[in-house]
Amino acid sequence: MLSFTKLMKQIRTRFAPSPTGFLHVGGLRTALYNYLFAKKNGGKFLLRIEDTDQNRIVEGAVENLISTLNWSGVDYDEGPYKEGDYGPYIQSQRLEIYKKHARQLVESGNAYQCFCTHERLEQVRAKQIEMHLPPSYDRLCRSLNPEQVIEKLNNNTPHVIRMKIPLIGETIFEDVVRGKVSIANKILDDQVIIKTDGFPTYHLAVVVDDHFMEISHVIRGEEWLPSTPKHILLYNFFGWEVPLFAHLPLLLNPDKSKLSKRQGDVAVEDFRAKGFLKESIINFIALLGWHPSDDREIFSFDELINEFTLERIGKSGAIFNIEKLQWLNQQHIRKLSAEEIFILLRNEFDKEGWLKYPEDYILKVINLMKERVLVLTDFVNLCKYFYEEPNSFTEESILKNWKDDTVNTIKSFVAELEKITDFTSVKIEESLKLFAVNIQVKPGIIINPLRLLISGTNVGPSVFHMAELLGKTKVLARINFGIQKLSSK
RNA sequence: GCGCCCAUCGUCUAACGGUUAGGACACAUCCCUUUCACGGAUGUAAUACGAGUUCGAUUCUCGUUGGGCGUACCA
Repeated sequence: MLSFTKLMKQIRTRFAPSPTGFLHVGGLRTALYNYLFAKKNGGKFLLRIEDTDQNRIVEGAVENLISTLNWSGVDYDEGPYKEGDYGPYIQSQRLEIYKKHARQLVESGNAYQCFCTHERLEQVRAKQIEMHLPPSYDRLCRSLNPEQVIEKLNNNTPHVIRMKIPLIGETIFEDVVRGKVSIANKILDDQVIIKTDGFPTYHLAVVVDDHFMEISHVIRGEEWLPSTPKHILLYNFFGWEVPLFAHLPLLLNPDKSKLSKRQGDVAVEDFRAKGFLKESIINFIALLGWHPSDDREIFSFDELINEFTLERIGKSGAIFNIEKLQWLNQQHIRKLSAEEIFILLRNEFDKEGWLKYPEDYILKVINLMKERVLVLTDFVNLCKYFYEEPNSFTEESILKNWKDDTVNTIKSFVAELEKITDFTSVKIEESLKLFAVNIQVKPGIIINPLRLLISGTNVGPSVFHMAELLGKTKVLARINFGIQKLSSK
């Protein structure tokens, strides 16, 4: 058994984003699936930064990416700031490796120098489009003889290195989620693998790195499916073992296009700022394209690791539908203790100037609101009246609960309230119900305006609990203040 | 244009070739209730279309249609 386990190759997966400034929820899902698969199988999950495009470097993007990844709980075993045996994990620091292997490909006859200028390339493409031909490189430099190449090289002519794609045959591979995928080699372009600036393109870098980092499973977005044959060809050129591929369905906008910034929030940071828990974001994106073997919907991180299999990943794109995320967020908030929620909101409360209240008081407010909150920020936006005097009253509530005779009813009830020495929710409720019976009205006739006076709104927790928490002095003061304000209207 | 991929309620999805096509979100109604929320019950709602294979197709095959992705010296 032991020897059998030893024979089995270790599972190694990676998340390989290009650092463009923020972590996309689609990216987080890709990272998550890689992470879950690795953890489920006792493997390693690594982070690699694909920064081979010098025109797109964004200051601080890597740090931001890593901090958001850390926040979400998708921790990597190897990567930047966490060097393992396969580093460096930033592609711009691996340039020599790519150059060496590109050279190797040229020597073995699987790649060639191309000296064509951008201008020529554009002309070729324009002509092809005009003639309704598929735009692709016309392979002019593929037939340069060695002397011509040496001459141009000696003249320091700028050049790129291109793959020499086989002219015939087809490339076939078995995708873990999609099954057999095949493509005719003749429709493949002679892909650039080293750019004029000496940097590799994605295609070369990804193959070289995945090989040397001993990645066993390449789990990535479906947008890579059409270029996978080029990668397979590269593996073959090098004589390397091809990893297993699993191409994930895309995350979509409501209009079914690829999830993008133009149609709302896509950055994980945005959702965090809006008061979504990491638990619910993880839970939600896990379910977008993957389904457990039963009908459960609420998952903890550990439960996801236990349940996750590549076999249960779906094939079709999934619309990122925020309503379900909100529901999940509500579910996960309810699982947290008031103390845990307080820790998450401490900074926000500080900004509001609420930390002057005893922690015990704040925790009680949280407990009162926990069941009726959708996002964390509701603990701020919907709870102001626990910390500040309401000085306005929602119009809707006034219309609904403030009738002509309300003032008199409330005024006489205030007399009852004043009598209560033990100002607890139970006592207040008793008093109010008794009073209601005496004056022969339904309790709601008193309760609703009372809530309006105390909180300024018509939604929220039990008035009795609210009143107890606020205390007799404040309650009476607010009632008096409110009566004045509403009477003068 | 060409290539690849995909197709079940509005949305996320389940269903060894045999189910009254299941669950969840959302929506609606009702119950609970002082409001909101929670909770409970009920309801509306789907196999894109057309052939074929089969005793029997959501499921397998082909075609049509629709959608997505790719087609860069971007990833």
